Amino acid sequence: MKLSEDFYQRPDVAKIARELLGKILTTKVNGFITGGMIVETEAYSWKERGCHAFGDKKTNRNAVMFEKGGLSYVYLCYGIHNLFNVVTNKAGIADAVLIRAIEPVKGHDIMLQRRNIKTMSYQLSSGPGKLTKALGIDRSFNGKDLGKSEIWIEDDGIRISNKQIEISSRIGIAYAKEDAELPWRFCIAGNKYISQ
DNA sequence: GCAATGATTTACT
DNA sequence: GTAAATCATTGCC
Repeated sequence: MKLSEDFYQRPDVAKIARELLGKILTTKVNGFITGGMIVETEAYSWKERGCHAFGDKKTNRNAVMFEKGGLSYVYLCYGIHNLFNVVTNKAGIADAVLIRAIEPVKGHDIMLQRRNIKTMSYQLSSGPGKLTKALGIDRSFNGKDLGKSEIWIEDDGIRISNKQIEISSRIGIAYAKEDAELPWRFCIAGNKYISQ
């Protein structure tokens, strides 16, 4: 079943990032359903420098992060890659969880086609830019309600124990200085689909 | 109006 | 290992 608004609107973004591991992210694009289990996430909050909304600074790009939890935040990075985030916390507080990697579950052939890859491998969705392309996510998904749109997250009954979770500092945000060391990256230990 | 740059991926000098 | 690709967003550096 789909996750409820209550799940997203809790105040502890790091806890939500941890609990999203093992959930199923699914999209329906042009009638094709594709989906995968979330195996890697990162938490972002306006309180630290790694976040686009650091310092409570609202811009056109990050405005959706200030909306209520349960919406999607998609933006283009390096002019090439769409990155997918889940907005958390209540309206007015800019927190979000970046989905960094998934393990393919539904629509493998369609995802291979979108990524222009011939055979299944960890290359399909082992990274934030890769998984959005595999799932057909682009900037038109920005601001979508995960409860009512063509994109949603399901709890499929999969439970990840603390022993299976690897926690580390986040990736690719060295510019964030001391906040780059926050242990806000969560992934499923040993999973082949986590990013490099 | 314009130049600088990034929560990355891919292909190679 | 390093560099190129490529563009929306940001702030006036």
